[in-house]
Amino acid sequence: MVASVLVELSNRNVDKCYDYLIPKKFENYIKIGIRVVVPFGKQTLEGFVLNITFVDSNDDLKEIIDVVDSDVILNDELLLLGKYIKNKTLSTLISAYQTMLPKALKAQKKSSINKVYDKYIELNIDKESLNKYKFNDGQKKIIGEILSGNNNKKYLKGISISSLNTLINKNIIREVLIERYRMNIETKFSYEKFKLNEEQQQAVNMILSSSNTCLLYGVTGSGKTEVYMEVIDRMLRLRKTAIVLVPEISLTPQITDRFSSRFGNNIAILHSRLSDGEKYDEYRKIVRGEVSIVIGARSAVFAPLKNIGVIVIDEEHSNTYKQENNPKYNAIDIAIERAKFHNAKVILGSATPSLESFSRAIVNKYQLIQLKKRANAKNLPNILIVDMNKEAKKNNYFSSVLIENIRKTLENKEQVILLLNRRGYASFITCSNCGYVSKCPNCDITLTYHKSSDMERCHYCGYATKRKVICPNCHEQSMKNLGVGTEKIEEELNKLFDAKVIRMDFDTTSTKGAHERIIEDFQNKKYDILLGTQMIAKGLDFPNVTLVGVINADTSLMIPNFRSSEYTFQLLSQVAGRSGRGAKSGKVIIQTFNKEHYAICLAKNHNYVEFFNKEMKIRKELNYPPYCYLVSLKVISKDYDLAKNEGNIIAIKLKNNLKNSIILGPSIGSTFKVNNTYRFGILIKYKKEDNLYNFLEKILDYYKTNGKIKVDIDFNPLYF
DNA sequence: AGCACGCCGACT
DNA sequence: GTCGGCGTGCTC
Repeated sequence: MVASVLVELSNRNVDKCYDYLIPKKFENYIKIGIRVVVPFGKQTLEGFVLNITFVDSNDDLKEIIDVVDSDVILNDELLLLGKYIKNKTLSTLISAYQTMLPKALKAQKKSSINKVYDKYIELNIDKESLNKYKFNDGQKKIIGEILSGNNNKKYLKGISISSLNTLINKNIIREVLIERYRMNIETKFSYEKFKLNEEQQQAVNMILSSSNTCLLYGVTGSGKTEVYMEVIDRMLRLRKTAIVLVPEISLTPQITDRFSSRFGNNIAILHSRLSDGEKYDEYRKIVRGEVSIVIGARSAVFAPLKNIGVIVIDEEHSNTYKQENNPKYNAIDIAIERAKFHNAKVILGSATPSLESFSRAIVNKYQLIQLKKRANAKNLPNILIVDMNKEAKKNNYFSSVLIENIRKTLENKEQVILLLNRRGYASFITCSNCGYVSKCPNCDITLTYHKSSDMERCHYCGYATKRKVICPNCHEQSMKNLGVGTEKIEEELNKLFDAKVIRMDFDTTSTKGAHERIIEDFQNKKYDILLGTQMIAKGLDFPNVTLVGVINADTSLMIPNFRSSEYTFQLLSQVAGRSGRGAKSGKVIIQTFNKEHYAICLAKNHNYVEFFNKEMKIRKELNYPPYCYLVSLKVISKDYDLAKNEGNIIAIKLKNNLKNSIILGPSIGSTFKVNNTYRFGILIKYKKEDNLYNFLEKILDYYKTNGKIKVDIDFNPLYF
């Protein structure tokens, strides 16, 4: 017998099956989808068995060295799904399989993630035989504990070790090891039977009767989660299973609590902040069919549930569903593909759907389902826009209105959330007098200041101009590099207020459990003000928060990306939804230098549909998605000239071969130089291009043996 | 990814 | 004359 094995190396040169002879002793153990150890050149590697042929060839094939798994790791569905990912992202097949699996189950030579066991004690004789023996008090106590079910040694307190040893030596009691899962779902509160309102009930019915992907578009607080849970409940009754994807589950412990209150421990949790051991355990609960619901972040879309009935993608517009490294897949695509296999439903939920999804709903590619009312019948919070052009001279960061309101909120013993969406982006250039922002004449994209060359550059088309000093709009000499981080704001807050401030951003949440700690501490009112980046905008639910302040709404508007208006609208809508979730009504204050900007005005009015229409017009004019598809191609090398030259060559080849596409670049991107490697970006815009995948694959194959040049391709990229 | 094979520059 | 540079090609 011969096994075809895909080895662990993620390199296009070796991304194919190699045949190995199956030694007689392994014949009964080799199955398609398990891992084996094989010799590969001078190396010893792990790989997946992808095929078995029953030929008794005495060829000069090498033999399989060892078998790793007794159970199948890649079942038939996952095997197919890997090929789908490879074809859709032009990744290697092996990287597609590896990305679907927890670390413990990836094919890789040294992984030491083990199961954990607890020591239990149990009777080694019949219960009835006990009265044949005479026991002392210590021994009686031990037997009593066993009979009442307390037999996990870890939790047995106050028993005599010597008595126990005596019983073990007499063969009356034995010790056994029983596998323990590292994580257990605690049900934190009991489920209150929730009566769906008419709108929610109708949504459930529509989802159940639709054969299409459903876009559940509902304002914040309209009770989307109840709709998901009801659909899932129906599926469970049909003995089907469910996957629920959330943007970043460690940020939203509340959603797990709600699910566990209704579905108990019929749930597995998968997200990036679990340890490798925890992930392995959760994964095994799924494989063994011990749970029917999987809640998790992006990679949970690969959960190997059988008989899936529904896949929910909550906050479907979130950028976390796109994987940024290879394979660069989007969990929404995977969900739809898996749903085809299982004949399952897909529900995409959002209060601010991505333009792509909403436009698909409009042309009936998705079934549009709306929730117009808030479930608690409360109004959306009032949003106040503060024009910082008038305020800026008094104080650098806070308007007097915001200061006044923070003060009032603190006096009332209520809490404040402050947002400053400032991550490590390069500075941008704006006029401190009139609010003018430097933009690219070709792309209508904000320009980024490149300090080394003192130029303003467009990261899309390569346009560059000398750094402006005088504002072209108001002619004042007032062009400034803008950029304030959360750290500085934290300092300011401590100066201005006698309040406890907790900062939540990339820097303060790097350790395990830091997110949860901050959220819990804020929930328990250990702090008065929560200051953070966009990670505080998503899904959090603090009833005592009555004021949400956005320090600078413009930071997200300025990111050099055609989606910056969409991101800003989504972010403001989302963060506004954090205010007034309890009994008291809430207020939102947004500081901006661009108070006329439609993303800000329309967020103020909670008007998604108008925002959608306006933004679609702009996308159409500038020919951006959803009016076309994008592919980002990056040419990466340590050698600047080589990267530049090959970039030019590839761009010309693309122009010659993709006649129905627009090729932009090569241009310097926002990540132009990283670790002394240079990258030139080429952007392909197309509506229909039959030759696209073939041609791009040719390019990848052409460079696959070239150690000096790396070509990286991203389909439907979010950033480039 | 490793590792061998192979063909050109400065050196015990 | 040789050691070693890294370009090229192969791994069942």
